[in-house]
Amino acid sequence: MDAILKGLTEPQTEAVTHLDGPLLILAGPGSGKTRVVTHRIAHMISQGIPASQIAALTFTNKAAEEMRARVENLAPGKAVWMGTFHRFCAQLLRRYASMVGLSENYSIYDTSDSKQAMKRAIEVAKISTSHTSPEQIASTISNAKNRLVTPEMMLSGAKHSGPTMAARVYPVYQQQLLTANAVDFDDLLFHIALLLKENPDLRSELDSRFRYILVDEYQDTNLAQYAIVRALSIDHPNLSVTGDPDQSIYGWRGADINNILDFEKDYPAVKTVRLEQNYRSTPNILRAADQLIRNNRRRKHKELFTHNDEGDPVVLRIYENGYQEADGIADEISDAIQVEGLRPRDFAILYRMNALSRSVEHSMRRRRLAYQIINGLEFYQRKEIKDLLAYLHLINNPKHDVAFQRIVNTPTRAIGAKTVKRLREYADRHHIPMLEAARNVDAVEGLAKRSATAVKKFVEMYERMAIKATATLEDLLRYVVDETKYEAYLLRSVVDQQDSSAVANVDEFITAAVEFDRYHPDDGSLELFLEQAALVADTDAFEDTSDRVTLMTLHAAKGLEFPRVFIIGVEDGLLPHSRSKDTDSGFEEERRLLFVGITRGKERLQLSCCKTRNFRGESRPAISSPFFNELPLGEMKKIESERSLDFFDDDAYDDSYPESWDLPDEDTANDETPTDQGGAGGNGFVKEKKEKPMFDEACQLPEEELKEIVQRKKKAKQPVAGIQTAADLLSSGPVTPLTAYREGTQVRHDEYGDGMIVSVTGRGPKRTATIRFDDGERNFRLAFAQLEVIDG
DNA sequence: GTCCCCCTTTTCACT
DNA sequence: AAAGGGGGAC
Repeated sequence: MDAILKGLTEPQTEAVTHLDGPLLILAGPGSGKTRVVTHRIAHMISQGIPASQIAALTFTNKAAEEMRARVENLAPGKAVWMGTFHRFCAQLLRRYASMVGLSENYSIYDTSDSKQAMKRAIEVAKISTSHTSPEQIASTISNAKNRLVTPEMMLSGAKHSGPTMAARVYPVYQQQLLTANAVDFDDLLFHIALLLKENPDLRSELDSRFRYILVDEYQDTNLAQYAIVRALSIDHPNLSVTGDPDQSIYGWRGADINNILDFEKDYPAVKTVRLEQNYRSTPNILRAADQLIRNNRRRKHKELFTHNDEGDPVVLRIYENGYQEADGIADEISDAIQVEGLRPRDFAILYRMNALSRSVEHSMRRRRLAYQIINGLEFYQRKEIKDLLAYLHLINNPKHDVAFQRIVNTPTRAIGAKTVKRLREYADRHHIPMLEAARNVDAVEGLAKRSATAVKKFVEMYERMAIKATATLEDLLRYVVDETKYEAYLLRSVVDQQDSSAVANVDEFITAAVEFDRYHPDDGSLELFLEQAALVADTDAFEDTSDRVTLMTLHAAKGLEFPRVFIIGVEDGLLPHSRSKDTDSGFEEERRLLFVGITRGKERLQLSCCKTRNFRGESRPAISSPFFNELPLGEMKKIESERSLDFFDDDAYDDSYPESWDLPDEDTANDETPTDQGGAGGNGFVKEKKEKPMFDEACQLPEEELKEIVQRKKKAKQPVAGIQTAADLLSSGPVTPLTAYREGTQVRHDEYGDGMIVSVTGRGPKRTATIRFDDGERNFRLAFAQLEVIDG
């Protein structure tokens, strides 16, 4: 008891010792929130509350794990339910599957699975996607589910103009999911929320089963999650929620910041505790965060304070481009490790978009700095892993149509797209799973005998594998790999590549299976394994035990802290993101995102932006984020790139760097280029970089003729001598493969032997394009198939 | 049916 | 830059 309450501040103690009734903990960043929650659970148990009546819901497995470890420390051996919302619902749904028309071995579709399913539903619903896209429809339906809107509600809510595309697809999609005995991510919450709403008996049963509910990151709950915790705390309103409205960053997936802002209205008897003292950051960092977030209008004001030492000023840094940004930061980390004796794990580099990790990754690798990138989905997204996973899915749930379609011809076994389509249409017509249709292949019309035979052979093979379903996961997986000759297939399909990683991944997957068997000697089931695989999250991959620099998105960084933090790409259009900045709520959420990033830092923080940034293959001028002006600039340290004379050397940063690259001389670029004038005024700096040969002649060939030449060259696989194409012209100098973009227009090249020809696609005449050579960029005006140099 | 090439589209964050 | 889709050749 004493151990539990020792060393807590007054508000912390107040929260920890609260037992019954609703509790709202408004916890600023770094205020010891996890500590309070874990101590509270321990205190509850010490007061005689059965651990089995407590459920703690988090958003990531990582957070749940940490909580479990800390509670275990304080109250060993107590079985409190801890985990993510999605896992909580997945387990309930296992049990009550039949009530929503599923069976207990239902599958969880991941994003790409449900995208496939969505396309099929769109096809069956006979919706034209000319004015919309599957993605759009999917997102509308996803939003609907998060707001607990059923297909019927969406249809009846239709305007006079008739039901929307999404409203017509939604019921079809749901029906197909049921036929496939599957749910998507949103369904996990959606089904449980509706179940609780429509079954008062079940609701009250679960309400008393989970008498005490704790929700972490409550500001990120959506309506479905709100409905679930609300339904479970009516007879026993012992709901305690923890959160910080200023850290609400998941609005885009339906999170409603009002859930926390209105909590006191929903539960008038609530006790509110505010944790405002920050134990994490320096006052410098905290002031920056506070100044910034004050600009948000929709918030509850908190007075953040800390007794920590003043520390160093926050650094605001402007680099020339993304490569210098990455290099500069890597240098700094490298220096700090060597000079100040810091460890790689002390650093984090945060960004808005995963795409920004690339250049950083290179810089880290060149300096042999150990790093970890947090986008853990990577492994499970690999083709070979998805294939094998699909076999397991189909074995576990024979109705899993997405898995069926994925593997029925993988490895190829003469069951082509046409055959699959026939099976699918047959299945759609009879509302049966596709495997069922395959079993019934003789009844499927329009199939060649050969195809039918191939399908039968597949079904036979499937039956053989299905018998092994109850074997250990390792045995099952090995059997699948052998039976399908999967490795031979891999080796066959990667002919040219030195990419042996595919086979290595298969081995790694088998290792994972062995691990799973070991951890679950008794309760290990295929079902459980697949559920875990489906619910792994990005952030789960984070290892605080390993000594590496961490690279991750701002979203993934929530809840973590690092002595030194770099936030890169703080630019207009990136942060705030261009898709979010047009609405007030979107803009405020972006501001909160930066707030979250800033408050991850304990000792030092640097925000940076660039003058130009490569985006989607194109180098563009970048403008610093409007949020910069909201920071206490006066007390910050502003640095403009002192290395502005450097320029990006394409070769040195080429993506194809071998892992074991010998570090090139850092200053090669400088040595070669005594050119360049002017200091920090970086405009047009790429152009000034080198003397470039001028090309002032243009290709004179009409489109038809050029086309014909391309055809001829393709056939001959040989360059046709003496052709006056633009390519011929350009190839007088050193030319590397080139692609040009402008308003969707692409200039493509083909190389044949020594020669090269350029073909131009695009609708309108007279567009301009930038073509990148290994010695720089040049702009061209495109007139049909002709290239005319307008800017050398 | 399968493979390969070309073109078009994509457009963030995450369970 | 990268991936998905469509169409042609074998």
